[in-house]
Amino acid sequence: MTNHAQRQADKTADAAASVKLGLNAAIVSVQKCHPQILLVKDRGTVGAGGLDSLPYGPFTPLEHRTLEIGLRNWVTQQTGLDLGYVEQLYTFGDRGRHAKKSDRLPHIVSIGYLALSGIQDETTIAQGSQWRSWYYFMPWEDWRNGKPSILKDEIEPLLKQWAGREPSSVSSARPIMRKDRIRICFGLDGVPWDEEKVLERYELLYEAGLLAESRLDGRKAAEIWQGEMAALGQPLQFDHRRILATAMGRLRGKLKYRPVVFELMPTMFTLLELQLVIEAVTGTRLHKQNFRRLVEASGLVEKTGDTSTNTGGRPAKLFRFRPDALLERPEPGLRV
Amino acid sequence: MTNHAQRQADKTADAAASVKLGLNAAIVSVQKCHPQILLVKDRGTVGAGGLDSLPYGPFTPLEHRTLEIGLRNWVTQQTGLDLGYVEQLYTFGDRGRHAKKSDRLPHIVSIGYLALSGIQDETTIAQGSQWRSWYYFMPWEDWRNGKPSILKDEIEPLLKQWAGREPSSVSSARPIMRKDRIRICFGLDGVPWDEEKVLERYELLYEAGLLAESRLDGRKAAEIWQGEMAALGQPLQFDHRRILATAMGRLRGKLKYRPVVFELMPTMFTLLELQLVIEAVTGTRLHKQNFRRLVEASGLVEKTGDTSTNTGGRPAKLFRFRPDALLERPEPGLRV
DNA sequence: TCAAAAGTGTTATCCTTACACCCATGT
DNA sequence: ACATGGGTGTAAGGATAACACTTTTGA
Repeated sequence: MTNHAQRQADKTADAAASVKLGLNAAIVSVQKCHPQILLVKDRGTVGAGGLDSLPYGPFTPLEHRTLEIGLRNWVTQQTGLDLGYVEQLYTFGDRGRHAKKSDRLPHIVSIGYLALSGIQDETTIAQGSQWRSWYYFMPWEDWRNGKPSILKDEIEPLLKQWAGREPSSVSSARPIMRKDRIRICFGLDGVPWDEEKVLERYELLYEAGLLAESRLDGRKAAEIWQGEMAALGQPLQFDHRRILATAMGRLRGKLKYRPVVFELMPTMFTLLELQLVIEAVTGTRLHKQNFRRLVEASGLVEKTGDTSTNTGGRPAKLFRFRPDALLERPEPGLRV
Repeated sequence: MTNHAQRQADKTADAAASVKLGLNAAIVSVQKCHPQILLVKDRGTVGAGGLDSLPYGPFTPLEHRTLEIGLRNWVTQQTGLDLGYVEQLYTFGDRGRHAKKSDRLPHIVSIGYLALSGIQDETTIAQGSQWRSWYYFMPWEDWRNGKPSILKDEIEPLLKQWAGREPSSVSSARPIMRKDRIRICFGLDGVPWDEEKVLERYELLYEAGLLAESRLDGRKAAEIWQGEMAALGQPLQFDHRRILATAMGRLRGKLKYRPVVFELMPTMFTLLELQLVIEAVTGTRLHKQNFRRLVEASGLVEKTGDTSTNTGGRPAKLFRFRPDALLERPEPGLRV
């Protein structure tokens, strides 16, 4: 390090180096085929526009020994829920995600977490919090009944317009064209839909100015265009929909190599129930017979011996998660 | 949210909610079959014990618009290097990772980043910074010449002792036994070695008290044991070896589904050179013929038409990365 | 001529995917 | 009887892994 750089480092290390750190939880459960996300009502914070938000609160090192402990505390205080499985997602720090142009809010860096809850009903959560289907915020992510109409009717035309407005590249570097990014993210022109690219799709829509959140960021007047009137899906407070997108993508990916689905299941379940939960999360349909074979071959579940008092049709064997699978296979997930 | 919780939230949001945020870069390059990591010399910080550290500095929102911009600035100042590919890894916040028991350092939350550099030589870095093989810090991770002797000779016996000292479970919950965790992380008793579990192995060694870093954390006297004298691999400042472990695991995993290797390659290279770089990173050997077939079939590279002035043996065709592969395949990586 | 690395061909095996079909229960 | 979901068998196709073998250069 040069002497100049050294002095620079010492100076900034002392001054103005502290920021507010926010902890945010995307808490997922699945209730009757609907992947739910736990929300809290607007608490009248400065800059909040009456939108719902994820449970969140600042990290206070004097009270909370670790980041995760802090997060669990906030969630319990705000929703009454005791979290089980928790995993860190990403730390977001872009200015403009949190603050409106020229307002005086302190800069906030927010750490997003994914949490999974096995509860199946609406009880046990506090006043002011509620479960909502995550597809309410990301309607283009649910392909269980075929391609969602919002894609053909709204998103694709608007994105096509946006691609047509692409400024010609100034530098010699050839960046990936908008058209190609759209193709890959949204599965156009023969590219298959990849259910894990939730964040990439969200970011693309954000960049194209098609989300309500895009407008809170200070945008240049020159960039105002027709699509600017669109507001796809229900927005959330701050950058919380972005955190949700990250959570969805991570969970969809993780299903395939870790037995996380069982965090969303009751202790006993039928194979169809398991399939419906996975379909709810991934937003796709699975091949029934192969799914069952795969699950039974995976060693992740075992028969309880009981059968379910069925809902139409032949009674189904009940299964439970078999934790010993973790000790046997190196990457125990359900590659479906 | 209850009224009590509301008041609590407002109170803590105002007071003591700011922390120091550190930005840390694990910068990787591969030079002559050695995966290198870029280090800077101890700057005499309070709490530093003369150990090398990753390039790092505080995040200062007033100067740096985003976290990544801040990181790039620190790296350039401290090492003279302009970063290309950069990716966020994880945010570490445990108390005790940074501060010795009862010292007065402010609580630091550190964000770790992975960066890749394609430079092949020692030039272009500033005084006070240097490249070191990452296996100097994690000698048990290099299996290119078979199982490393440090595993059989030191790690396995010490871990076996530690497993034997396991306290019997108090609660009714059955946690995963130390013995099983060791088996899975270190590939014992028929479990295959998984080169991606770098962080899991590091954490296990840390927990077993076999790393120099374990001792900086305030440990209960009762937990002192024979293995406490071990200090496997060369430590780094603060939690930087933990960040390095995270970076190694992430890079080893990412190779398989993203074309990140090419960030570590010169623009033109032979297939053997590509293979050696991948082997250096994963710490394993690959089957030559199948590797070549796989790479050529992947569409990720194209012939330049030139051949290399070879180093022993028949001249090899030169290849270059083909960026269009990104537009064609959904998950373009080298599953080797 | 030999070592060293480049490069080609072939085969056995496993895993995925799709299709066809039978079974048990409630109405 | 038939609708509904549970449950089994099997065969085609593709990807993977292992092996054997030829080619082209420098020393």
